[in-house]
Amino acid sequence: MNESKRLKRSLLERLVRYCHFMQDKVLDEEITTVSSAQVAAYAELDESQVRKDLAAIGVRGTPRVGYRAADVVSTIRDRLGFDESYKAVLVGAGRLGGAIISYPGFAKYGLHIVAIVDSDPRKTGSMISGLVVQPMHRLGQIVRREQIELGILTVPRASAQVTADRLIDLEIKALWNFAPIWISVPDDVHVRNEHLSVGLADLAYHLSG
Amino acid sequence: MNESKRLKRSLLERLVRYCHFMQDKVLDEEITTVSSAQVAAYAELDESQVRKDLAAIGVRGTPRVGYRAADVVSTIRDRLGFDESYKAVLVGAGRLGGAIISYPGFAKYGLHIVAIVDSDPRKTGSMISGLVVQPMHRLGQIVRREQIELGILTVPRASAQVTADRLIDLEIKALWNFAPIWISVPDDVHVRNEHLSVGLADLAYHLSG
DNA sequence: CTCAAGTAGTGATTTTTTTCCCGATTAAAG
DNA sequence: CTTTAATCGGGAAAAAAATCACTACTTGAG
Repeated sequence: MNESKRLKRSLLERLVRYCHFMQDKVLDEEITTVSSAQVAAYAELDESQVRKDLAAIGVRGTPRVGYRAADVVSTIRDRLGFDESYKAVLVGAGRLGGAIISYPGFAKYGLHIVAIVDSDPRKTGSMISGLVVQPMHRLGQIVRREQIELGILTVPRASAQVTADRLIDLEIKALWNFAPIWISVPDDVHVRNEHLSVGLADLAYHLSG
Repeated sequence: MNESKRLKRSLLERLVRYCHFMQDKVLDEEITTVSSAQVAAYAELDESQVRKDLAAIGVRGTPRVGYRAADVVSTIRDRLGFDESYKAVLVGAGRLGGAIISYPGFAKYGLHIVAIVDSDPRKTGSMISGLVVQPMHRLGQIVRREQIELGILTVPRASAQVTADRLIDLEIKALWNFAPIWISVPDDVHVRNEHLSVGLADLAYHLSG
């Protein structure tokens, strides 16, 4: 049901945050309804912003009561596609790869890392969170056999674009890049560059100001 | 000289990207000038956007030639504070902490991680990239003695806010949080939450669309 | 020396995003 | 049943961001 129109990235970020807040509320404090004002206070936004965002994804509240937290969570999850299931391959079994794969929340978003690949023969064969690190030359087989849609890049900067290109050639649908470079991709592939230097710049800027 | 007015976050992100592009150009291809069109093509933006951004930080180009890449880089670095020096403490010597500390580019942004702290006695005393992991109870001493301005949080979700509060109490200036939670801080502390779930949501959304 | 073409600079315009505001609705109290 | 207070919904206004369109400048060619 999550079609209608493309959600803007900023909206998407806010929704994720609302969702977190709601889940905390619902799970931790057993509150069933929340007002836009409460959400706004948490997310440090305007109340109207929250109401508009929720309206945009079709959540309805009731006057004098607020929104049902469970509604908000389930609608966000539905619209954002968290309840579907996606397979991913992680390329690059270094420290960063290890850290990312141990992130305790992929499944909650529908993401399943089904394979790990690394070009270093010293790493292949070892186990990382229940998966055997595969050699690079099996990437194609793996992606095709498992019908993998997402590639997670935790390779060094120098091999990031090359690896991306290879995955694109294997008709991967999306890339999540952690190498310090902006990967370029064709229009039909979605890429998210998780670039530490943006954060670094943000901090340096604020510390210097 | 980096005062005048607060740069918007979106502008900041674009500037970081310009800077990367320029550095690649200058270093790799020995090109000394670039046109706004080239930068725009790389960053997938409008040419005017690039010109406005560069004008905003005071970079001047010359008609028929473009901008001097070296100018752009040095002005961005100056305005964003990369040439100053900041001390940071990393709290949480787990996998993620290890991955982050080994990121090969902190120094380029003026950031120096001068201490690592962890609450787990099994980790204290061990070495991570040249630093001895210190026990948690020495955090205060370390922050004060070294005059640390930035705290990098790579602790588990459950201890993130507590650790943040402690650092805030030690009058830290900024926090870089990698735990999957939005840290809340007083107005005078700058926080950047590096929240993997935003990326995850972005990907799930695009894969489902 | 003049002309042509490429490029920066910038004011105007459009689009998008955010905020403001108020009427409508609901639940609870009297 | 009526009143009151809290809250949503959505239109309007304001602010911010992006894009457009044009001018002016600079270089290199003829």
